[in-house]
Amino acid sequence: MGSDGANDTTKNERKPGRMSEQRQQRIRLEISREAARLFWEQGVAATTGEQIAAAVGLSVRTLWRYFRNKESCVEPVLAQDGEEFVALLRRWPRDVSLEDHLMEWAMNRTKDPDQQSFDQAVIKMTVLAEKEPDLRTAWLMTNDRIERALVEIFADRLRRSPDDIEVRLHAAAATAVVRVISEDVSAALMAGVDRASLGNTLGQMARAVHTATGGAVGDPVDP
Amino acid sequence: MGSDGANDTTKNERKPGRMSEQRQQRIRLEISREAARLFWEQGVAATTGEQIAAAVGLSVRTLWRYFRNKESCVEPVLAQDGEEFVALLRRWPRDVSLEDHLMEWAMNRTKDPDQQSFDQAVIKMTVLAEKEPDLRTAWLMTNDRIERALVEIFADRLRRSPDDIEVRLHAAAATAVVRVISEDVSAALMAGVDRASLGNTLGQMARAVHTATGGAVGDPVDP
DNA sequence: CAGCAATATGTCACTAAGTGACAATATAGC
DNA sequence: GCTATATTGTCACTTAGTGACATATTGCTG
Repeated sequence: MGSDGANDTTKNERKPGRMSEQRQQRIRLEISREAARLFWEQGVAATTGEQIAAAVGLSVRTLWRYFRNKESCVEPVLAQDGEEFVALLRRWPRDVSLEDHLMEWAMNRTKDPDQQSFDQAVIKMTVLAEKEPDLRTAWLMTNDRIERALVEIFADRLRRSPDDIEVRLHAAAATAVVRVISEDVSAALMAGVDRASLGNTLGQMARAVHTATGGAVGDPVDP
Repeated sequence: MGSDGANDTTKNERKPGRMSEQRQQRIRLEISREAARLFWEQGVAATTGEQIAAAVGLSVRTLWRYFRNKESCVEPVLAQDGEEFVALLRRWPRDVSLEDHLMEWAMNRTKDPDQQSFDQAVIKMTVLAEKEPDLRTAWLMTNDRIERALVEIFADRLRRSPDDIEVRLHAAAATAVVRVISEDVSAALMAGVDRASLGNTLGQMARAVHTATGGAVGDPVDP
C-alpha cells in the first residue's frame, strides 16, 4: 500500500489489486479506535506499536504503513467531529446562516449505539490530549488539516482565492474557536456534566465562528 | 537536570549544583539553533540526534534530557517571534491600542547582526514546517504554548478569569491569526520578497487580532 | 579559595519505534 | 479463472529515546 495513498486521490486510481480508499479508511479507523482504547487504558508511552497491531490483527510493519508514527494512530478518532463539521460546511447552502444550517442538521441527525461508543472515544482522546504531549500533537495536526479544508470552503463561499490572506485568517480563527469549544465540551462531558445542560454547543460554534471572522463568515450570502 | 525544569519555576530554586534557568535556556537555544541548521541542510529525517548533540558538544543522552524528542529540538527557534509577541503584550499599557503599542515598539527596536542570523533560522524553520510533518508538530505545539500565555494576558486585560470560555476563544483566535501572518511573511521572505515591500506586518497582526476577537481585544481599555 | 551537597553529564545497556528489502499472499478488474 | 498490481508479513537493521550508575560540574557557604 502507498502510505500516502489515504491523502492523495490521484495516486489512488483503481488498479487491479489496489484496495478502495473506503476500505483503507475503514482499516485506519479500526486501528485508530483500538489505539485510542489502549492509550486510554494504559497510557500512550506504555502502549507499543505491537499491541496496537495485534489488537487489529495486523503486523506492526503494516501498522507503520498506515500511520507514520504511534501518536498519529489516534488521528482518525480525533478527527471525527472536525470532519463532520467540515462535511456540514461543504453542504452549507449560501442563503442560510451557519447557525440555522447547523441547528437544522442537529435536529435531523440520527445516532446509532456504535456511533455513541465512538463519541466516547473521541471525548476521551480530546481530554487526554490536554495532558499527553504526543496526543496533543496529534490533536493539533488534526485541526491543522481541518483548517486547510476550511480555507477551501470559505474561499468558495466568499468568492475569493484560497491563497487570499483574509480567507486563510478566517479559516485559522474559525478552526481555533471550534477546537476550543470542542475541548471545553469534552472536558465537561468527561467530568460528568449532562449533555443536555451543556446547552446549544453547535449554536455556540456558529456564533464563535461568526465572531472570530469579524462577521465575514456565518451569515447568508448572495447566491 | 530535571528535564521539566525549564518550564517549572518552583522546581528551579537555586540549590547547590543546580544550574540557573537562564543557563539552561541558553543551552536549549544553542541546541535549537544547531538542530535548525542541520534540519535545513539535510532534512529532519536524515539528521540524527547524535549529530545535533555533537554539534553542540553534548552527548546524545543529554540532548534527550533537554528535549523530549528530535523535532522538539527546534521549538526554541520556532518560538522566538511568538515569545517576543507575548513579551510585548505583557508590557502592553491598558490605555494604548495594540496597534499603537506594536508600532511604537517597532520604531524603537534595535537589531544586532547575531539576531539577524537568528531571524533567518526562524524563517527557514517556519517555512520548512509547512512541508515536514514533524516540524509542523513542533510549530503547532509552540503556538499552543503561545496561546496559553495569551489566555493569561487577555484574562488580565479583560478583567476576567483565564477559565472564561470567551477569554480562551479570543486567545485561540488571536494566536491562530498571528500564526498565519507569520507563516505568510516567512514564506514571502523565503521567496525573496524585500521586507520593506511587505508593508506593516505588525499593524496587520494587530488588526487581525482585533478582528478575530470580534473587537474585544486591541482597543484601549479602562485603566 | 576550599569544602560540601546537590545536580548535571557521559557511558553503557537496553527496548521500542520506525524503515528497507523481498517473497508470499491478497485484491480488483476483465 | 487469470492477470497485473497492490498489500502483507518476515527479517534485518538503524535510530530514537530511557534507565541505571559512576563521575564531573555547579552553586552556595564559610
